[in-house]
Amino acid sequence: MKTVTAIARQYKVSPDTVRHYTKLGLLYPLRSEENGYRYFGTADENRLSFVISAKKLGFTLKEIQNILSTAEAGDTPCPLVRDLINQRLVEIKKEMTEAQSLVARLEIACEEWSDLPDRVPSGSSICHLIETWQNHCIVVSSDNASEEESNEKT
Amino acid sequence: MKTVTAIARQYKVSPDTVRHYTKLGLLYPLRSEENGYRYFGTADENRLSFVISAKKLGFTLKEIQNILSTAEAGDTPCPLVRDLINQRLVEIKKEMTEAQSLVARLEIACEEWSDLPDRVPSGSSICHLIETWQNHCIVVSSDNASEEESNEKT
DNA sequence: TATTGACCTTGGTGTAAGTCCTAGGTTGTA
DNA sequence: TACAACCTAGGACTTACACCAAGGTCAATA
Repeated sequence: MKTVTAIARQYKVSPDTVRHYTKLGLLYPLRSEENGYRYFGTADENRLSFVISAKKLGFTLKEIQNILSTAEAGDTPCPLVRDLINQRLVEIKKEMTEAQSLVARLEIACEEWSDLPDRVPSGSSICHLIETWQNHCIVVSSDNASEEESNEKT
Repeated sequence: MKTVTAIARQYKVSPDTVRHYTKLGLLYPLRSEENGYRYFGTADENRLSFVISAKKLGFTLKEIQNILSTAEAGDTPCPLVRDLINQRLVEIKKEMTEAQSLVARLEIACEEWSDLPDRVPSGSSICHLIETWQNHCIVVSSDNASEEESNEKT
């Protein structure tokens, strides 16, 4: 049975975070009758570990809450939970791909800047950073704009 | 010259976001003397485009603000900006690697669940989801806990 | 035993990056 | 002239915490 600071240290989160999760019902430690202290057992440790991982995958605490209670309600590896997770996995992969292409673009831009000599404002040019970036957006892809005000929530 | 809603639609953000960025000084549109309307030109479009990209890379608006004003102060592709960006690039790559391993673990877990028959609470087991996850954490790596309360901000 | 220092409690405020809402003014088209 | 669709400012709400403050607890030491 661990106290707030103990479990927090173990899982490398802040005590405040542990209290926060407890308040939200993600963790439910025993409470000492005497002094009101929270005491966490291994079940809570497992939950905390899962919460931390799920957060890294971009789930909100509310979603994690849902997953957890659904998963604990029935014992079975519930289809709903599987769906939730698979759905999120698809999103993450898309995000990672996007991030990769952004990283690639920025790297190219940085390289180009390192080749450029430092120089003073030239009148026509405002900022190499922005301009170089713009060029890459235009050349590499054109996903940043001009797609005719199509969807969007009316 | 575009109004708030126009530029927002074009770059697929909300009008409120555009106003927010304007308030923070990331965009500085003209203001109509008559009715107080904001009007955005191509310079603002470029900035907005850059802000959106930078945000995807995990920069905060404050950091983006810094990058932008540094970059616009001198014309040159400023070393400071390059450093900021390179620094962030390193972090992002680390995060992506971590995310990938999480995704991998979750996928394995999901596969395993799909093989398991639905079954009723068995007494000893509380939740397959959590337990399977725990097992993977133990088997695949052990970065989740038990590293002796070492560092942490004292 | 008294006193530290490190813990614990609740409750309140602050932060980022928005979203949503109110209340009212403007514009352009039918 | 009426209507939809825009615009303004300002304030409240959200998420996932962080950071106080005021006061109670606990274990070891002087």
